[in-house]
Amino acid sequence: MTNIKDLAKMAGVSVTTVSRVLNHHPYVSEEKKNAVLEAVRATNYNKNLNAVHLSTGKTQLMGVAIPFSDHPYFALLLKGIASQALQYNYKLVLIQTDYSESREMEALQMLKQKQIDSLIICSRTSDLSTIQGHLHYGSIVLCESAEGMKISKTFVNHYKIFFEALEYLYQKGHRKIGYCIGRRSGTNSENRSLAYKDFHKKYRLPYHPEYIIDNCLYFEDGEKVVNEIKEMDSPPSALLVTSDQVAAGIVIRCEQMEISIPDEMAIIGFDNEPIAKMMNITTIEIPLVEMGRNLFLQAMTDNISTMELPVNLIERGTV
Amino acid sequence: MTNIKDLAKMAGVSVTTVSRVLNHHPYVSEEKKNAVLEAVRATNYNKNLNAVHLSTGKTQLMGVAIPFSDHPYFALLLKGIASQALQYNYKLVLIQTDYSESREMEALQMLKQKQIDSLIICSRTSDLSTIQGHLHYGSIVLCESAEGMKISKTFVNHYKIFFEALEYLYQKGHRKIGYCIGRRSGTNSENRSLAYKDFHKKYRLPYHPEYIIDNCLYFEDGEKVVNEIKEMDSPPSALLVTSDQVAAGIVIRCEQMEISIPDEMAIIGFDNEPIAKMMNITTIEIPLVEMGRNLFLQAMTDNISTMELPVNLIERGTV
DNA sequence: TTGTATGCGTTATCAT
DNA sequence: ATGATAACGCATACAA
Repeated sequence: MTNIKDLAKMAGVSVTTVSRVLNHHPYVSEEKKNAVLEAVRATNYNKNLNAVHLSTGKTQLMGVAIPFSDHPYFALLLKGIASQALQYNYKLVLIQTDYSESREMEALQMLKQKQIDSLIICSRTSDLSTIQGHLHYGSIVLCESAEGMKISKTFVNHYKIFFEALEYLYQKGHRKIGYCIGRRSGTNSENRSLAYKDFHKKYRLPYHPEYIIDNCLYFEDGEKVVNEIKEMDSPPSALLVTSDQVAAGIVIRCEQMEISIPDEMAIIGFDNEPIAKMMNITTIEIPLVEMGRNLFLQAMTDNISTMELPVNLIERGTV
Repeated sequence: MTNIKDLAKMAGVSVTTVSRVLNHHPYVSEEKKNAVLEAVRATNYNKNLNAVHLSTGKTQLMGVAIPFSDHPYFALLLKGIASQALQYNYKLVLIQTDYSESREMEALQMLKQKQIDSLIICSRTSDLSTIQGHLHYGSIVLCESAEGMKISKTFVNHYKIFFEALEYLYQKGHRKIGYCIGRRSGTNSENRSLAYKDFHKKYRLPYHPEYIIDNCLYFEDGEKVVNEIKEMDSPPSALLVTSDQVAAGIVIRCEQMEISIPDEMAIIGFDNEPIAKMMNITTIEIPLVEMGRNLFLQAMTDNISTMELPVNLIERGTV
């Protein structure tokens, strides 16, 4: 494998000059420049980026810690991140966490070990203080409100969204409202749970723990949800579903079971994925791709910033 | 940032000994070992992986060139790859190609520049010969048959699958069969196109170019497909749909338009995604996760191997 | 405009 | 069992 020293020898110049040519620096004569380029061509030379990284202390690599990528929520987030990465000539290192704290620690470890310049944590599991302790190794960006913490973040206000959606259903006459969620832990889930409780307090409604159905991630989980509700003595009349995928699955399953929507069961989905439009599902639009883009930009700088993105209720046929 | 030299000084040993301790090499006394470990603890030391990579010539990084990750086909492939990466302590670098050749060349470039040890190309755009020319920079694995080429690959026989599916529909009495596909170019698409033509030749059926509908990737594309077919004077009576997502979208749209399935329109999907099971869609099961796992394993070795995976027609209610 | 010399932080070779 | 020293390949401060 040829290196700049070889090139220098071949072109009859110093390694510095070679480096200058390779990095498009000024102050190098046409003549020598051509000699170097000729040597590059002749040897089919390639930089060893590991050497560059060691020397510069940077890798042009950004870590993305994500529970899994085969769900539209994270896939769309990733899409936004990737679009910016492309533009800024950054590569992404995918760190699948499966919501495991140790995997997330590995991501932080990579930052410490200078394998990545910065890190986006799409769904945090470890302590905020732990993360903050790693901040001087490189910039870290979160996807949640992380109140009071001096960490960059882009997020939507899940508490507010959930509360407003519940009130919307209340205004439509619903008094028995349930919700479907991916998992119970995690900041976003806890905020939603809180909103759900506060809503019931505010309107003095009875709180049914069985109205909360977790492990709802994919289209096919809609089947499980409807089956579960069918078994209830006093089923909810409306459902907040934190993924349009699941909402669509519920709608389909309801059709199969001849449960009329929205009369017998009202549905509000989340994210405004294309499937929601096609199936005419009322949903709350969350700008996931834009969030991803912003997460990337925040990870690029060392400045700490906070960005809350607005959401939008899209009224369609399932409420 | 402390380095092994500092540690050596602190522990009163040589850098070699420090390195030995850090890499769990034998031949180091308990005493010195503890001294080193104590220094590590005291300084909160972390390896600089870039230095390791430069010195060893390896990065423990595998590149995954993928058109986009927000589609179940690639997401499932990625899932399989990621599961093995986790097990073998490899990290994945995501290279979104958007089917662009230049982006794919960038991936090859990364291999040349030693940023990644190996590369999985999930959907090739560049020349096979170009790829082969990069083989000595690191192992490269493809996801297509790549006949006669000395490159590792894991694939399913799309020609055979398509042909058999068409014959299956033929046996069921269908004479006007169309198909939906993501894009027209690409090895897999060309193989399918060839099978489609050969099928028509074999059974002396008229060839309708308008029965081939491209740009079918997502659930919502099903709407477009049905609308297009509705416009035809002589629409097909059966459809081969190269993604269960799209197949599901078509089924839903047909319900909306009151087109009866399978009587007026028969559907065969691909991949056997969970959505196909839930919606009782006849489909061809492709073991995507297993493919991903195998792709990873092939990329780990320098040996060239070929693996063709079997597929499976799952008869359900849409034919 | 060009070159020399040094640093980046490891690993590996070869003595001892 | 331990250590000195040479790679690894590039960037860059400084000198000229």
